[in-house]
Amino acid sequence: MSLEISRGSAPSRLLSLLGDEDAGAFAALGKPAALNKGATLYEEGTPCNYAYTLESGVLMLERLSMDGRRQVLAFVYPGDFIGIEVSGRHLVSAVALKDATLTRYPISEIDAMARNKASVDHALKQVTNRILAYALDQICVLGRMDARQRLMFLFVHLMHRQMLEEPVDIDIPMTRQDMADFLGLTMETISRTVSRLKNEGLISQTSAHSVTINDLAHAEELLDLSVTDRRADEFALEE
Amino acid sequence: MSLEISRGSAPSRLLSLLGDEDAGAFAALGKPAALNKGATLYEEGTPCNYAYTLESGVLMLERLSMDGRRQVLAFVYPGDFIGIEVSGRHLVSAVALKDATLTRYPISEIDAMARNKASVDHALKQVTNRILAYALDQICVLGRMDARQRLMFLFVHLMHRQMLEEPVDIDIPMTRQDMADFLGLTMETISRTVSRLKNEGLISQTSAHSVTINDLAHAEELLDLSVTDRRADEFALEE
DNA sequence: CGTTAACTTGAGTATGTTCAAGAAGAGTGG
DNA sequence: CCACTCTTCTTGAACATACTCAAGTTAACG
Repeated sequence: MSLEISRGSAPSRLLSLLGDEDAGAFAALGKPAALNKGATLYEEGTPCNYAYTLESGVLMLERLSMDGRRQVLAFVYPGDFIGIEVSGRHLVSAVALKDATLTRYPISEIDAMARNKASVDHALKQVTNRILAYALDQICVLGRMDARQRLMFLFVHLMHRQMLEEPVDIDIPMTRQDMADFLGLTMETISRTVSRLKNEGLISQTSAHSVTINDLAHAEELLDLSVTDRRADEFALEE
Repeated sequence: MSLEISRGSAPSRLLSLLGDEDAGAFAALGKPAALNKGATLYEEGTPCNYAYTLESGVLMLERLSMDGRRQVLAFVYPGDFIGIEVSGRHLVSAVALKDATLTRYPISEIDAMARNKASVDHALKQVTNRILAYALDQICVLGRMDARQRLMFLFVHLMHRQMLEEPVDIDIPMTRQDMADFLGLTMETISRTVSRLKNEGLISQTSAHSVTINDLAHAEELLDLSVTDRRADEFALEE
């Protein structure tokens, strides 16, 4: 297996996948919008009429359950394109972690543009594919990693999302509870594990919401469990 | 949150999403293929040149790690359409759980057909969306459920995949290890938890590879943690 | 500066893992 | 068809990791 984050791959940014001309035409469909910290942009299960590009701030994609538990599925950073669903209904809820500004695009106009411009249609498919790749990574994290690995996964992930290459301070915009609900752990375990990583020298911490990964290579080694050899396609297949 | 499986929704079947005419044209692109039990159809990271419809048998989508651990991402049943990737590389490996027969379609021809027929293009998008919905469900299962719930999730899931409505015997084509690697548990925990579910009367067991869910409503109650009220779209949004 | 929410740490507990042995099935060859 | 073998499954006992409950500390915000 390979984790996308460890490849430093580009996130789900639509506009960066489009050429200048397409990006301009696409941007012309959008209208500015804003969301206060803690407010909900859309809820799981509701009809989806608009898609969005995040301009500033941070969002969180989540699912809530009746018993009060929550699963955080992703953190959304500026440039990310969210909210488009083939099914017509949102699969998750989107909540602002910080005050946010967005650009809002009507789905109907996006669809119309995709029908006319193959390049736009393809870019939208790439975004969906990237989201799926992230989801598969998260399944592997939740299915096979211990608390220490999960936390390092989050830190490396955040580092890439913030487009930081050097070992500089990573800003952690979410609460311990948010991290816990993302990683399938409890708040207390997050807190304890951060302390442990600090004691082990893997990370340095200037505040509860800022860490530095001291040895990135070692950190990625902890996470990157990928099988290295990639063999030829389509073998073992009889016809 | 809501689990797709608990809604009894249709799986990722391409041909059933197409009209008769499109389905016929699409099927004309395919060539029969076969795969022996245990054989690999394609591997994660390899270029993806073909997509497939499973005709008979069962496949497993998985990721392997160097340390020998494995994450099973999905079980594939007849009718399922797999192997298409926008990125051009397979995100997961596909392995036969039982002897299988498939229909193989060249990606290039699928793409060409999708460009000409909007209905085919849309059906492909629906398949991708369904796969994403499944992945999100699995994240919630791995992030928030205990062993008992995870196992019931798998059983209800398998029941739906086998299109069984009545409380009849569910065939379990995979080993305990496969189940464990799918649910993020160990083989021993699977075994113990099955015994426990049997003692509790939730399931009946005729063999190690066949179970019956005694009270489906109760089983789904155990899993369906969804927030029931669906509110209006796009609120709390300032412009 | 005071109040509240968020974070950290501790002690005890629980769920699931590990290691190990034995039982049940599936497949093979006589 | 039965005996043999090998794999898979089940169960037990000890252990580990993460959880729960609880107290105390730090940080954020008015």
